[in-house]
Amino acid sequence: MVRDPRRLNLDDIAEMAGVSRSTVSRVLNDDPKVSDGVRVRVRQVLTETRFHPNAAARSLATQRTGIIGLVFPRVFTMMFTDPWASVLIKGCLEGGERADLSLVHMLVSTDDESSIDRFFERSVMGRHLDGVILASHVLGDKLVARLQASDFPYVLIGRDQPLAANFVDIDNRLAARIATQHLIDHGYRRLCHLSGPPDLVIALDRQAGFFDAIRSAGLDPGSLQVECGNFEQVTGFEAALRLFQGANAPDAIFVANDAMAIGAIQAARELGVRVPEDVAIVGFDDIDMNRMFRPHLTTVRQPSDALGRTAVGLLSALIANPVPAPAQRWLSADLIVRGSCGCSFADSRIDGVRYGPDSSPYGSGPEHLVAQN
Amino acid sequence: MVRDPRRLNLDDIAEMAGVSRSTVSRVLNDDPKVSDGVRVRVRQVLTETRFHPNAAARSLATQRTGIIGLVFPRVFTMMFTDPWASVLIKGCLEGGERADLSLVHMLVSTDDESSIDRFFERSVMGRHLDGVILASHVLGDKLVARLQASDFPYVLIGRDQPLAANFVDIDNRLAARIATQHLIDHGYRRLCHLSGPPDLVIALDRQAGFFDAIRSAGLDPGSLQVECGNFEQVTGFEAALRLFQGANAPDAIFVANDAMAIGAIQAARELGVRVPEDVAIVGFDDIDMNRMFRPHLTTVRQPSDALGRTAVGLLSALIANPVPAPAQRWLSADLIVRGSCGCSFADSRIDGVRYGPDSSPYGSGPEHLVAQN
DNA sequence: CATTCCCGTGCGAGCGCTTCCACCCATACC
DNA sequence: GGTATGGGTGGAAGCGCTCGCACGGGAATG
Repeated sequence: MVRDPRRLNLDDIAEMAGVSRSTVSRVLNDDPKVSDGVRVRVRQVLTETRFHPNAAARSLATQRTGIIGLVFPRVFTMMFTDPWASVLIKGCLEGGERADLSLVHMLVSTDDESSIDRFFERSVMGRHLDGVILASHVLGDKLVARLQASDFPYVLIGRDQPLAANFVDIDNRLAARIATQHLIDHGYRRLCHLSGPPDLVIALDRQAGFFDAIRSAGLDPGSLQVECGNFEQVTGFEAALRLFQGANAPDAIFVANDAMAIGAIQAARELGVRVPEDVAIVGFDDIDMNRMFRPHLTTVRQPSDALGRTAVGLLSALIANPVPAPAQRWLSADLIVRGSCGCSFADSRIDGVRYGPDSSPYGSGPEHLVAQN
Repeated sequence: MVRDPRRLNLDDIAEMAGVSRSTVSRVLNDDPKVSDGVRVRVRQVLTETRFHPNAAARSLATQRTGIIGLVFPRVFTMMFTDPWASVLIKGCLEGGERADLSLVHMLVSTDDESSIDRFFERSVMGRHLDGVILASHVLGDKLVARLQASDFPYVLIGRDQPLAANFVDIDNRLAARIATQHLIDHGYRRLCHLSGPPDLVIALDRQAGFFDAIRSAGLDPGSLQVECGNFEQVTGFEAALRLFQGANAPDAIFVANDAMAIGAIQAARELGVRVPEDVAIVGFDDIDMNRMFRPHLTTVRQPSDALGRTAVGLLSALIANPVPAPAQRWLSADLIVRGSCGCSFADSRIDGVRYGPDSSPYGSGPEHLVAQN
């Protein structure tokens, strides 16, 4: 490809400013060893000409693109229907600002094997990205495996099963346990759990936490129903219909995310089941939409934005300085007590029980549990 | 930056295959003038080594990145709370597959002036992108102006006001008119409109269409209330509360998008106002979530995925072959009649009135209105 | 005044790929 | 046999930037 003379390059600027290409480059990169006089002159030419350096050339020379990928493998089943993701993305963007990384949001669907391949080859092997953040990956995700196998910088949002990867997460199991315990403390005994897709670690962890609480209360885990949804509101709706219409209707449900919890509340309404009088409901995530539904949802608040910020920060550090050992960060979460669990101060919005390494009534979570933003 | 010897390049492959770098390049680019024998040999080395060409170097040489940006200026106020956007993105992705363009989803918030600047400079001026698709831009959007001023390929999703830009859109005004007319045909007279943000062209167009219908029915536009939301569900909820509790409660509302329409239905429920008996509601978009709410929403179905596909296709054409004249595509939309408008076949899902250049009862829309996918 | 030091600048060699151009060697044709 | 033809290949010049290195000259030092 021959060069387009209308498009300026460093040499043009250098000539106009009466300096060498190197000097212009230094000015562009804020190299301190440029004298003030020269810097001012070059800057002036730069603004006058509205010059901006060619990203490809820069990347080629530096072996850096300044771009990281944000991958939602199950984008269309989760990302847009589960508003939790939007807060996460916001956090990632903030992290990107801090680390001066552009955030590129590659949409990749795990369902489509070939699109993953293309993404991996083009963007990762082709070094189009400096690193990748992978959110909501599924168990045994191919992309995770390939990332781990390569020496490419990545961070997962949400731990993976063998705990050997780089990730940022909250202790879902502990949080679920506390939420369930809250229901048990209310005196409910016909508990039930509305879980997420069984191929997601977070769903499994939350379910495990549910049973932790059940067992520690001396209840019989075998007698309790567990229904599965896919984290979308409508599946919460449908699963709840099944539960309410079943033989052994629950008096309390711990739902694995808010979107489904809202669906469950809808279903209750549809059937004339009162919340929390007939059934108490506790969710997970604390999405914004909650305020639109009555009674207000008692839920576990995830620090989603901090999760995103931390992930990008960690990734940025890994890009700058790769370390072999898994890099992991645990953040803490809060139980927000509102009306849907049956608490007497129903419909008032209070920040509730905080748990974490130092305040948890159940002892600390993973040893390396640390609050961060 | 010195080269990393572990990372292969074309020369390495060339040496291994016993050919020249040029030939390897030709094989990579499917150049037909490589003999079959050589092609096979090179391909073999390529797969054995899992080689993938460096994207930056390739871009530098070709002046193409194969990447287009998808920009949602008001991403956090619209994109995630308004599920319509997800379908749009899906369409864009499909278009990207067809045109062999990677879709990069840059999140840019119009509210933040400096982030736009950074985006524009880094990605557009720095030629990091081959083109840009701008969705849901606001009136007088700075980014639109800058794109028009530069010779950078772009396509808007949603027309802009002076009609001078490249865009893909439906005729919002006509569709809104038909939807409103449907309410008038039902006999409602205390109509009211729940509009979107007044700085969005689509909101203005839909509002204009509403008044078109009002006027052509001989009703007094001055007596009708218009409330504004921001397209988020919760603002529909709040605006509807105001309407229902006001002095002159409406018997029918045309809402500028489904998310707000759902909010309005929630509000009605909250106040014991029955839909459609006490108030009829018609929305716009036909988002998936509708099926979760009773009564089912009568609404205008946007061909959002086709909009996305068409936009990417058009952009791709513009990149390959820039034309000075504005490139524009009009798609058609359908009114989907369900229960919320008061139709007797309430709660049954029927595809309803179709309108377009040839079937509209109101004459054709813009002359160049064409159905496309 | 000679020597050292260091700051600021320019030179030039890459980074990894594409592509024009020249070249070579079969094959075809006179 | 000589000459045109043309498909396949290699050489090499870019694309626009960064950065190690060399160098010049002014300030500081003995």
